[in-house]
Amino acid sequence: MNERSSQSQLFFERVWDVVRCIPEGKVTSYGAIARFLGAARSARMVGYAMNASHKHDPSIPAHRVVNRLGLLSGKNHFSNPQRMQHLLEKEGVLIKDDKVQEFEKLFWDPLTELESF
DNA sequence: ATGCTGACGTCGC
DNA sequence: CGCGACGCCAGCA
Repeated sequence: MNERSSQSQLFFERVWDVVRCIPEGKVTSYGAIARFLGAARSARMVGYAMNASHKHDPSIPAHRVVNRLGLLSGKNHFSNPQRMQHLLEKEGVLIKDDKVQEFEKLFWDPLTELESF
């Protein structure tokens, strides 16, 4: 494993740490996490980290991460596409047409909530 | 081996 | 102000 890929691995782990901090019933976005980690243009990698999260640690609440519009863009990557919505609804988050209702109200921004890392 | 594809978001024109 | 291009780079075909 070269240095660059170990950096990426580190990035993944930081993403997972942040995701683990998301409280129940709250959601955040890929971009917010990316910005929080100082990599504003790596939102895509955050999504990729979510994909990898399943096999790394299934307990990571990947369902609490949606895109910046509040859409459940990653639901197809769960064992069952309905799984993501179901998990959120179980936490009291209402979903309609794959979109989080009252998204702004439920939005959990690591920049404000964690303030620094 | 090598090339393409994405759980996105920002920047440029 | 709308649309297109690019950055990011691990996994898979």
